[in-house]
Amino acid sequence: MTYELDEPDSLFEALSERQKAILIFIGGFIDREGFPPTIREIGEACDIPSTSVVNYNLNKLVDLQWLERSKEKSRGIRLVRRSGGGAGRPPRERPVRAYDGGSATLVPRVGRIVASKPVMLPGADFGQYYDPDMDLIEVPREMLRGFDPSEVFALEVQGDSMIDALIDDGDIVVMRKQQTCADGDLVAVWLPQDSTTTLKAFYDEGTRIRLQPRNPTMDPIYVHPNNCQIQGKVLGVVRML
Amino acid sequence: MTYELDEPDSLFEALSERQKAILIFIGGFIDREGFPPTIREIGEACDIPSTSVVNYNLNKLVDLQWLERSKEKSRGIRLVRRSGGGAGRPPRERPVRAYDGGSATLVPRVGRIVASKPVMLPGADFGQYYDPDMDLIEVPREMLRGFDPSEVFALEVQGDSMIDALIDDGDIVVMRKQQTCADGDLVAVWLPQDSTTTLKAFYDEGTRIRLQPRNPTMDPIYVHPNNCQIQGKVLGVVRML
DNA sequence: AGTATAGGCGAACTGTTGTTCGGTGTCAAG
DNA sequence: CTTGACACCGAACAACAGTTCGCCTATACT
Repeated sequence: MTYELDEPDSLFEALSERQKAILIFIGGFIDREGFPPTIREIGEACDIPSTSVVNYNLNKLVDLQWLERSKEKSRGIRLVRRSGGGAGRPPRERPVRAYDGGSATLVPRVGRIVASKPVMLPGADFGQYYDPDMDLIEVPREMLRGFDPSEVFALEVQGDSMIDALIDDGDIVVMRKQQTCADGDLVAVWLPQDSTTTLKAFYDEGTRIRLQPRNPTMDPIYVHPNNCQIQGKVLGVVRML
Repeated sequence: MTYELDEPDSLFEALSERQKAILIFIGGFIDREGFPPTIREIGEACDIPSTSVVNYNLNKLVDLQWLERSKEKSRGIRLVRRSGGGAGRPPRERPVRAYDGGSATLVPRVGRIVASKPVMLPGADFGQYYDPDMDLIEVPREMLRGFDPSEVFALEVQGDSMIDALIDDGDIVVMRKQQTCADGDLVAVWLPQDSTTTLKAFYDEGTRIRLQPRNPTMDPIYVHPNNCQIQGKVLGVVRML
């Protein structure tokens, strides 16, 4: 069997199949639900018929320092070794995530993003005017990073002017409308002086804004704060070939 | 530790003292413990003597879209960020969300793709073998291009060696396992002589294979057919930021 | 005054969940 | 062969935790 788990550790491989399954399940569960599973939920998912066996293996994993438990508390499990994004996946952020049963998250595709025009934003309240026949695209729920789906929308990129952000003609960018952002966020900015929209990582350097391409072979550009209008934050990119 | 609410204060301030205390406590508790508190833990922390009152306020907060609850599950609380909406506007009813019966397309994320190794392929039988709780990723159905979901899988890209295909470190490529392809397909190829895996557009020019980067600023490379092993066809790319 | 509403209280009830314990099978060292 | 460790099973138990219900208090509106 050849699932490559991104714990390069042979430590992980040394675990029993059940222990591996348990760790993987817990990580996924926390990701999905926002809280850890119960012993019985683990047992059911990993085909372990007895709660005591789950308990046994859980304690084993505590000894091996894969997780921590709070005695006599329901769902009192914490993953300890959390690197990368695999089995022991950490809450990369706070486990603040909407969840509605695992169904797909649908986001309206509202137009195109063209380098020579500001981003076409839907009305502030477009959520209410949502038309079920609108062009919708499924996106992984994680991509929403906890934002409410109603404030997220998708745009198709036209032209190859975003190539320095590793975004190709025809790609779909999933965005959340917002006027501000934190340093390092990938945002769509409208540069009035250049009449250009571009996607770049945003860094406020006080007297100037540094817009850093995502493509390391390319250099950043610098603009005056007055010539830099944030239009939305990019949550993700989807490319279909 | 204070739980930072990234919302305009007015919305938060509009809540009752107890509701504010509850929200703050839940955020801090999750930060501290790794899982949400029970009703009784909230009550004790916020000086609310009756569990029913905590329950009451919790449901109030659900209505106001500050959090979500899983019915009849211990600690079944998730914090969510409130949706936009102007001041004093009634909570909007989830516009763009979830077709429940809709069939999300779930694809197993089975490992990583590293430039220096052949693509780690799941076993031929992974379709029925894999554990439904494995790490799955939702992809737009269209991305599958009609292929059976059981022969499709996803890999996380490690390193920036795919940058000439406009694929970044951390991107997820959705692939179909196959050994042949048509001209122009974007495929993962293993180049034995270079011990490299790379994603390129494939063109058979008879005596040689042309591997064309997707990035127009980069030049194609040419390889001998014997030094070119197709591992799978790329159906799409998903990037989460 | 009468009444509607929001918020609160406490107790009882029910289902959930962690824990414990007697017992089974396997395997390798003594 | 015996022993002990390891992993496992099933069942029962007790504590935990979400829900429900009758009743209370204050405020504002008719």
